[in-house]
Amino acid sequence: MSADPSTRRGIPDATVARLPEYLRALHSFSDDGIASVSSEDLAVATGVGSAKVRKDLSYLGSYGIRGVGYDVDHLAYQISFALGLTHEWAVAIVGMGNLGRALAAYRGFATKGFRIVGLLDQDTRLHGQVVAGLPVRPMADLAGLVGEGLAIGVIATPAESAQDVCDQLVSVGVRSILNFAPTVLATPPSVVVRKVDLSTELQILAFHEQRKAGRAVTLAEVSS
Amino acid sequence: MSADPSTRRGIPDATVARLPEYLRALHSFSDDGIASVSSEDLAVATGVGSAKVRKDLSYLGSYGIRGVGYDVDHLAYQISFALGLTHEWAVAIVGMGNLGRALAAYRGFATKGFRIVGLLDQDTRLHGQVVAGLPVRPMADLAGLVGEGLAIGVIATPAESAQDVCDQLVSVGVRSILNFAPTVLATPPSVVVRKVDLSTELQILAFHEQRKAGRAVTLAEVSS
DNA sequence: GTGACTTTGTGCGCGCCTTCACAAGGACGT
DNA sequence: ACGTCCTTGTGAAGGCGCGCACAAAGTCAC
Repeated sequence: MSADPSTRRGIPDATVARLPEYLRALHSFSDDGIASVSSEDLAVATGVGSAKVRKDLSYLGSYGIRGVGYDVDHLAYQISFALGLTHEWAVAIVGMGNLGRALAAYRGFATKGFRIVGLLDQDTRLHGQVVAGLPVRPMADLAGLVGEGLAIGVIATPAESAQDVCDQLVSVGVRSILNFAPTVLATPPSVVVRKVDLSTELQILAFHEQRKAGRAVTLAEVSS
Repeated sequence: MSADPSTRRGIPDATVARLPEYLRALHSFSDDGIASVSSEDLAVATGVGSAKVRKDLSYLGSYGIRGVGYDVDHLAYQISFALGLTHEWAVAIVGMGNLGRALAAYRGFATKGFRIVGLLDQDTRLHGQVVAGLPVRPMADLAGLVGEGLAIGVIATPAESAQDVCDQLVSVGVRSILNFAPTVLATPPSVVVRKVDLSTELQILAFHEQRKAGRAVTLAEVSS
């Protein structure tokens, strides 16, 4: 069928990465009682450029009305649907250190279509301890959680154990992983891994900061 | 002169984003006592593709030896220099909620050329409380920190106060910001903002997970 | 009903990034 | 000293995403 190839297929990765931002802006508009927005409104709210907004949204279908704009609630639903947020996704967090606890306590998950169904750690001393209303469980409980619909694993362990934890997640069938550990994870191609790394981000900032500091500093450093 | 335009200028953003990964791999090789690596070795360690590795490194200069590879320590230094990590950068964290505390306690900063020089919060009840060995200070202390060399600000506040905090950072002269709050920040063009957002990452994973789940699930959902 | 106005959806050109493929260059054994 | 082998560095091609600019389309006022 050539009529629907873009309905769900072939949404560019760059567009997918922006859809959550549009969705957030739309929820904000909706909360303010605004029923309709133009691509320019969305552009201002997200800092993206109105042409890009329109092109991104066109990949989902033609949900705008020419001369008027987009219906806020309807567009929000369409984006949610495209992202697969029309039902809840079960998430497990592995690694109950400082970061893992902060993630467990983060309220942004529940409101966005994600539900934390398990907190896991390899340290037996933590088992049974309650964090953010959920008990910390041993890694052996993973298989059971997958049976209950677990789809996404979050790795918040130290770098040393990240690959081990990753292997366990993959072996029980988890195919989507969000990795906070500063390591590159080896996985089968069918598994999607996204990585968030604090020091990488800071290093990129340092590069730009250094460029802004200008030639003077660089030269002084070279001559020393 | 056409010989030096790429010495420090014009390193592509995509390359800059990968340099920290190479650097981490090189440190790992160095720890293992490996003195020389090929682009293929680096490719395997970072999952990047050897041709891309070579092209990325060529933007920094010709630091490889044909037939042999790259000297691990020398290349690590060159990357550090290009990223501006040959001296320490002073970092302040604003917002001492769960996430802010986890960031403050994160040990990855110090070892990578960053030093936390201040923890700030708008809540007066937190002032003086010690987190990770540093006292929580009021926002008014920002100006003083800039005088002591503060270059990078990390925003770990709720979304509501993020823009306010950002404005304060910018007004005292901070030009590099790492934003963990789920909001788009408005800043002058001279300020570089990088954003890390947990729910955005999860939503992108959800999209891919949904695609992998295949047509069956989608159709079932539509018919319901 | 008609005209003017507003905003969407998109065709096209441009520039950046990736990938391939190979010549240039250097080490090492004999 | 010389040939072989290995790995770098890079030219060129292809693909992807961005932004402009405009035609299509629908609303609103009168």
